[in-house]
Amino acid sequence: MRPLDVTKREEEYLETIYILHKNKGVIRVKDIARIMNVKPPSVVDALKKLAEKGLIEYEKYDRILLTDEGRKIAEKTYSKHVLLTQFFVDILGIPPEIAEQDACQFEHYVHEITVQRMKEFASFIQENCSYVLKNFLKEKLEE
Amino acid sequence: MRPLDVTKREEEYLETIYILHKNKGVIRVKDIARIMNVKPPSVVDALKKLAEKGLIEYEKYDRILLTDEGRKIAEKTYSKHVLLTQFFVDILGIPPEIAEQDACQFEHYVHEITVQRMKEFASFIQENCSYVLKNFLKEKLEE
DNA sequence: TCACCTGATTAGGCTACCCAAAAAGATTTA
DNA sequence: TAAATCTTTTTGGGTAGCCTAATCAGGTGA
Repeated sequence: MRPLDVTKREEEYLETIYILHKNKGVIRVKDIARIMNVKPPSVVDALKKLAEKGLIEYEKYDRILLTDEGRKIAEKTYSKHVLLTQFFVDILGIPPEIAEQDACQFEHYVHEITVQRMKEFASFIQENCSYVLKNFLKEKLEE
Repeated sequence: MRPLDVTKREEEYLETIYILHKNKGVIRVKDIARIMNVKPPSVVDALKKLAEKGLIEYEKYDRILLTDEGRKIAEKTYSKHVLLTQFFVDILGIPPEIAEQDACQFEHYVHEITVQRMKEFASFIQENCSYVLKNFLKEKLEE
């Protein structure tokens, strides 16, 4: 196993590609650029690097595809994204848009155990004192 | 009001300076370097930029001091750091070292409302179903 | 089929951040 | 106080990531 080191930013590109693939099948440079808030040349730079690292398949003017390794990273990141967002919204009552933004950054740093624990905590509370949670959220959402 | 834009990394330097000042009073380049895991020349680069932005007072070979503006940023960041760490440890039962690391990154991105809400949530749970929380933590800490 | 449009790519250049090696300043010690 | 030592700073250079302007490829309508 090569000791790949994937930067935060590369992880974001992988995640974007993963989501585009999931939603539309086709992946275009300009869509990646739009979503990531950069210009197309920056996307091309990134694609070259990701291809060199074996995380995507990419031939210029051709299709863009995640390799198994790239997809693995993207899936892991994306699942953290989803779990973090859920926790912020469902447990803390954070407005979805803000929760998204927070998740979108934290997902690249947070330890596996922390996300896992958030998930377990959410279930535990919902099972054992869901009415307390409801009160908390009610109070916060009313403010 | 100048529209300062402070990078994540600069925020980290400010926070380190703030903590060193709080703990020891004196601030040395080599201590900053050790804590931030960089070499002294990198610290000097950073100090120059922070001084240009008016966030620290710095004359070479002389003392390093936060300005009011610099301290304000450092304090805000540090308080997020503390609150995030507490939440991870006290509510989720994350090992302190990991909690520290997670907090240390997230503190630079997290919205004010999210940290605030974590704080309120922690109090709310501790007041309203501390016993459920205890069970959760017990279960997790035993594993 | 050719001129035009759109999207992708290349070329060249910028900033933030980091480093090693060498020079300069401060400090300690003989 | 002069030499040795420690700390800080400068110099010169590297990488990641982004941009604008120019070029290239592919499709489309006249």
